[in-house]
Amino acid sequence: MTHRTPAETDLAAAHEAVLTWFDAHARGLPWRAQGTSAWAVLVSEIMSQQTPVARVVPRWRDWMARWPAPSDLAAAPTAEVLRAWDSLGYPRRALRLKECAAVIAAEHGDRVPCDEETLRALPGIGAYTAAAVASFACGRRTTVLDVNIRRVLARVFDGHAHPKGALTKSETAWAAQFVPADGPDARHVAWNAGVMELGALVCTSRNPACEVCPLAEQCRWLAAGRPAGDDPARKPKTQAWHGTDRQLRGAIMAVLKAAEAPVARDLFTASATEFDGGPDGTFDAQGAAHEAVETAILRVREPGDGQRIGRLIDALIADGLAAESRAGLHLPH
DNA sequence: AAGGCGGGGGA
DNA sequence: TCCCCAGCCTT
Repeated sequence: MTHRTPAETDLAAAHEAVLTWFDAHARGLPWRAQGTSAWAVLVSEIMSQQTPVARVVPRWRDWMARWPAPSDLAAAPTAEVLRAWDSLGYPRRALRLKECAAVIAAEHGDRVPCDEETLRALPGIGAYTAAAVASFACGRRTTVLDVNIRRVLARVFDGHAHPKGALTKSETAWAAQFVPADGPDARHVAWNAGVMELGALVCTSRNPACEVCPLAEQCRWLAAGRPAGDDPARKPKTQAWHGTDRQLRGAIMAVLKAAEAPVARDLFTASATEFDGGPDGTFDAQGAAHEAVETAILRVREPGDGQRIGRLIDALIADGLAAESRAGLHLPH
């Protein structure tokens, strides 16, 4: 599709507006403090993928205090890593982060690389995170594009309510022209961080606060009367959370994380079978995990859960999130 | 290009 | 209830 390009004077005005606004309104996120290591920034980016930043902050503090360097995390037991991940969601991110730490420790001298291509090749690091680390941790001039920045650029410079579908190379090339080309590194870094912050705090997806937006004067979307436009790659059918495989996966993971000892794999299946319509509706499972399992099953019990649990446990093992031994099911070491 | 993957908080 | 959130990886 064809993108609009603003006049240079408008772009310069946009730069000043965003930088001034960011200077006054930036959240005091701990990883923005002076002296934060590149590794700590990288960890914050991984934790923030699809997760509200406010929820990340306490987990990040504990995490960095415990494993300050990549080699520290690489040496940590996977079970402890998954427990420390707590309920941030998408626990596979914790596995990728540990793998990432191992590569950095073994191949990059325990130092986070600043080259975007090198970053992109690390486990769990995609286009966004590579650019974000290169910019925020290394001061490299690059084009950072997350959901917030894409939305702000789409509205201000293109007049659309939402970015179109998946990120393309042409959109990246289009967005690159807005990043300040001159001035000190702090300038383009603040542009990237500032536009992102603007998208998170003001130019939000649903109820943007245009009345306080520093880019309101030049926003094509606002000038056009904020047309609704196409929905942003919205799923045609929103899937319910209750009763889904994802909820059940999370429940099983919660049991494994809470258990002191390995949990007998039979326990899951037996419990679910009873709830599926077993003989007397009771089960006599033993062990410390009994109550936790019962709770987990009760939260999600549906006909067929017995088979689902077995299938999901196999998937968890395949994903490396769970391990199995003669003693039973447990978190991988 | 599409689908899977967690979980919590707000509208 | 539905939507959103500093995405990534595999078909």
